Amino acid sequence: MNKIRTRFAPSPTGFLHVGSLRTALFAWLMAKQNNGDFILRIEDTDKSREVEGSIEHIIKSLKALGLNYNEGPDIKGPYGPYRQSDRLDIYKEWAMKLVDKGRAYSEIYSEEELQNFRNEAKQSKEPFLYRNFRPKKLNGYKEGQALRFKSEPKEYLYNDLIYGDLKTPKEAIDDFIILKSDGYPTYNFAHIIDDYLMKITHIIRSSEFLASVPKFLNLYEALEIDPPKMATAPAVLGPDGKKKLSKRDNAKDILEYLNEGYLKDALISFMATLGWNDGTRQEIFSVDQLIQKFSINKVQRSPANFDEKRLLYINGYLIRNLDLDELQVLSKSFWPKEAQNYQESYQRKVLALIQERLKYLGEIEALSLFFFKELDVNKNLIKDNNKLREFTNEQIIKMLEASLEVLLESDFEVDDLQLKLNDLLQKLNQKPAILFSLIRIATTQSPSSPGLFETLNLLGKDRSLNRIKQQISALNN
RNA sequence: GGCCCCUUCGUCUAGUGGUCCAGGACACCGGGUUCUCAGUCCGGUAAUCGCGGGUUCGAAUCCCGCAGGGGUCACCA
Repeated sequence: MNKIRTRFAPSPTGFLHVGSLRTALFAWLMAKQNNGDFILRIEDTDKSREVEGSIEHIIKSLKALGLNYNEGPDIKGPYGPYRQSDRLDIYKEWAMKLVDKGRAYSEIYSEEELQNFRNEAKQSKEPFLYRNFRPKKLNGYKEGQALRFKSEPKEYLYNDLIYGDLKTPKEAIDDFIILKSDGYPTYNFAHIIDDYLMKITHIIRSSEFLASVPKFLNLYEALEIDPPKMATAPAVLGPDGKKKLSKRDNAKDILEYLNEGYLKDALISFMATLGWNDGTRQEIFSVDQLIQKFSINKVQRSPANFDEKRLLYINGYLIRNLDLDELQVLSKSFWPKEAQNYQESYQRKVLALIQERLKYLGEIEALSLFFFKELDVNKNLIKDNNKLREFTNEQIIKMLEASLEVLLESDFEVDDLQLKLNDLLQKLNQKPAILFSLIRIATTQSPSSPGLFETLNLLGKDRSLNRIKQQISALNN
């Protein structure tokens, strides 16, 4: 049995989004679970669409997600080169085989003429087929002219790993360009040669290619190549469910998610379950579980909407379940800059308090800033609090002064803070929602925080008392 | 327009003739957790399974038709 080899073959036209990466993930999982190889191939046959820096960006994205490939443009391998623009001679050689066999011919029409043919067909509501306009005699290959494949129309019955058995009519088959006039191959031609030479066993690609498969099958036959197994994944639709996720409208660069503090495991679990599940009630999968459980034929045939809320949920869930050690490692680049003045052990304590509140790591800064930085008093916080705004300034100040007095005598251990502040509650005959909110605002300049006692404990006695004093003096002015 | 594909709660989905007047998760709503936010626990709203015909004792599940959506028909991939 041959080793399973799958590939991801993006063209360098920009960044990678969830939709394209999902296809890569499926291919990667398939390779991994069969101990096979996963190959990265860059399909840069359209120079005009190429975006500077894309290849590096694509590689960075794959690596960031852990979708490591065994062969690729930057690491080489036995079947390289892995960039199509470096393989031009190979395509030419294979194209000539077709010419020699009488299965390819040079384009004889100008662009305008072709456009006219299409327009006429459109007007008469007939499908336009190049094969009806072939040159009478095959004319060989002419440098500087496009080379077109001479098809042999027929019906096909083939199997798609996701869509099942598919039947296509003759009309789906037509002549098409395999080499452009600039000497570069088209996707339609190059990918077939490359997959063959690179010994790809399974092609996983998205559904915009489904309609072209019969043409590919025809070409495989002419080339006398056995086609690999094919799996067509449905498109991922944007949140509105109307059109597919695309760079143009709504899709976000995967690296952007990573930069905002989405975990790679969250992105992977999310992408995998966008159109796939294992038939059980499990909703979130680790990478290892996916490698074990994923199966291409359980992938949904209908397109799935991209729902960022579900991604956010998965991310929060995984963050909560992280070891504090792991979380601390992952958090490194997300601290407010003032945090660098504090020891890692202190950062760790902060992290422990905010961990279960984090939905993505980018929230660390906002949730932790007051632990590291002295903030100006914001009087609006009291006004904005439904309950506190009922009190007069004098009453507020009195409460703060009473708190100050009590806290002065505390050793600031959590238990003691709890005890003393609960006593104060009774003495003032006040509700926790009022007194504790007030102390929270004074000490954090924030409407919410982790538990008050834990927060005060971590802030320490000096800072807590000073902040309350500062709040009082601000209110006195 | 031709050809092809798709259609279960708002969203991701389970479901392959009976245990489904449809289950789970996200989202949303309500309640508990004797402080806020988050979390967590409990509960709730939500799909007559696109529509219409069949087949069958019985259909989300099989068949036919229709509709809607999507893809494709490039010297783009």
